[in-house]
Amino acid sequence: MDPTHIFDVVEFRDAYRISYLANAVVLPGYEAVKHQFGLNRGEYLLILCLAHYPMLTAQDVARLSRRPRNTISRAVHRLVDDGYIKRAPDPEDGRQARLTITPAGRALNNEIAVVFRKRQEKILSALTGQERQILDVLLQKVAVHTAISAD
Amino acid sequence: MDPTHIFDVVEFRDAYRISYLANAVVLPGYEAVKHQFGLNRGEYLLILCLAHYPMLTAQDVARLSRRPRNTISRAVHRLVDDGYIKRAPDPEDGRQARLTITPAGRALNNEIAVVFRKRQEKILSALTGQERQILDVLLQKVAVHTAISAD
DNA sequence: TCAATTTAGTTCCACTTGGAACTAAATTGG
DNA sequence: CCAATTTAGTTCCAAGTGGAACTAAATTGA
Repeated sequence: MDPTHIFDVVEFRDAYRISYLANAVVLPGYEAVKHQFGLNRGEYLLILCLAHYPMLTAQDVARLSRRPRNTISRAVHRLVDDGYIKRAPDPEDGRQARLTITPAGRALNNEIAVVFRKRQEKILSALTGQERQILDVLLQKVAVHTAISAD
Repeated sequence: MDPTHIFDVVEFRDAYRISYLANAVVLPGYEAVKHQFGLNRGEYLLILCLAHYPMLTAQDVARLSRRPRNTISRAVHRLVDDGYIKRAPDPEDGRQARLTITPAGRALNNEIAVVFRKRQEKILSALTGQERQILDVLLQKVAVHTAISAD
């Protein structure tokens, strides 16, 4: 049984491969993060988002990470308790709160990023430097287009 | 807040984009399948695998789809009951069973494939025909390399 | 040849997940 | 200016998930 055969014959080749790669690379990464750092997926995604924007609301994080708001809500409380993020009421809008990452949170993000970078390296090692550049450009186009188009 | 900013600055750009695209395209597809056809993710993946190989064991499906064996086990029983797949004892190895798709299962797979093909079209519409060909080649390389390299 | 190990598949259970309903605050429009 | 609607965030709960332990069958090796 050739495990790569389905890549050639599945009805939606590219979407299948993207999903396969995400399963093979990112999901085991979340497992590793859970074991090494005690963070579940929502918690890590919250850290990751806050590490790359100066300030976000929980709603922003939900949209960025495409996760339901309740999982973000839980993650916020957990990470505030643990000192990785800060939560301040928004003086201009009483509904929302301003979330920022703390130095401890940023340090944690840097540690975890190593895990995912290693996994990325492993799969991209199939490509030459030039091919990697091209893939990078194409994925950027597709990802940006997906992010800005309404569902 | 620019939702695409993180694509440029995250520590593992390509893996992040791949994961983002999988979340944006495939996971909502599973949701649609659950609502329209009443199949959960493991059940659909089982159908999908069996639609592209003449015969597989549950273990084969677990490896192909990178899902834990117990979810496949549950899916097998459910889909046998529903008449979408067939399960026959292997005369040469009493531990395993031979799984095959039925005509009803194949018809269901064709219906569901339309859902995912549409979603794939939507995201790939950001690229020209030539770019799509290149992306296809590069994703194939990376996916095959990932599939054949031991974890 | 038979004890020890490996492999396929299942069951159990603790945890995660995410939809839906809810509260509270802001905005809209008549 | 206030009733109706929208939006941010939370809580509740039913369902899904996947690790671990288990049974049974096959393989390995002394």
